[in-house]
Amino acid sequence: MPELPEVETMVRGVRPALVGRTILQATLSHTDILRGVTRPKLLQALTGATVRDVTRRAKHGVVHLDAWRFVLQPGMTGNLLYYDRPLTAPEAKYAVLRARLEGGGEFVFRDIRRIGTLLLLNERGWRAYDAALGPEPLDPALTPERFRAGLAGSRQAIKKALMDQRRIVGVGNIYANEALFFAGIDPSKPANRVRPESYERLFHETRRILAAAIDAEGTTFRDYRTGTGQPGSFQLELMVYEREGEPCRVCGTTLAGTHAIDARITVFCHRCQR
DNA sequence: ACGAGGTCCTGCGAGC
DNA sequence: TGCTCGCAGGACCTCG
Repeated sequence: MPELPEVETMVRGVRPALVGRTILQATLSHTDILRGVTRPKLLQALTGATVRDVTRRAKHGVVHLDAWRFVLQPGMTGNLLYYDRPLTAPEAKYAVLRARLEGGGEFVFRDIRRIGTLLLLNERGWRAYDAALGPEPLDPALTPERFRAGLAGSRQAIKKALMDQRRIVGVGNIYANEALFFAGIDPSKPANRVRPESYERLFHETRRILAAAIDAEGTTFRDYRTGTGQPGSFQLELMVYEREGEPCRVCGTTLAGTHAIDARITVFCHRCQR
């Protein structure tokens, strides 16, 4: 469930080891994670290429090469990892993409369920891809007005709109549940009926939670690890996610759970969120 | 144009 | 113990 904080953490973890490095050889264990690119084309583009930068856009890692942007979408169980030593057998088992670096070390995309995807985009493809995504919630230039404008036009449940990457990027199920709790908004409320003052709260809470989760290096329940293989710790700070049936940390009311919104587990407090 | 719902994947836990 | 089944969900697709 890598969302913005997890992908940001993974990118920060691998960036120092990758920037300026040249890929000696790349291998791919499965082709079903490729989108719009074939195995030979991807491996040819990677081999001999020098990594100019590693960044994050939405929930995706972006490896900048001279001629290409190599986009890695972790999906559910995908990890961006760097190893400065040989991989153990368990580490190598789900390593879908492996890239050996000149001078030693290895960049790995590991993905148990392979819901993740890999894309190889040229500059034009990248621009189109980037343009289809909504604004970055942590962009200092993003205003509450623009945040609200992106969401309030929808009749969808506010939680679903918040997770729609065309409206605002980076928020998935965990942080949508958490942000709506702190903003005091019923997740099932249609986005076009959420009050302006509630949007103001949601804007600030979404940013605050994402930033706090980055500080904690993400939320680890099972598969997610940082770029250096360590678990995150934000699961210790969660107010509602994975806490259905437990007491609300604010008012003590038993937290409710439902699958009614987008077939995703939604956990909320009847009393704190209206 | 928009929204609802299906699909991809495999490990894991519940239940028998 | 060993099996089946449902579930986890981000991105993308089709259908209405």
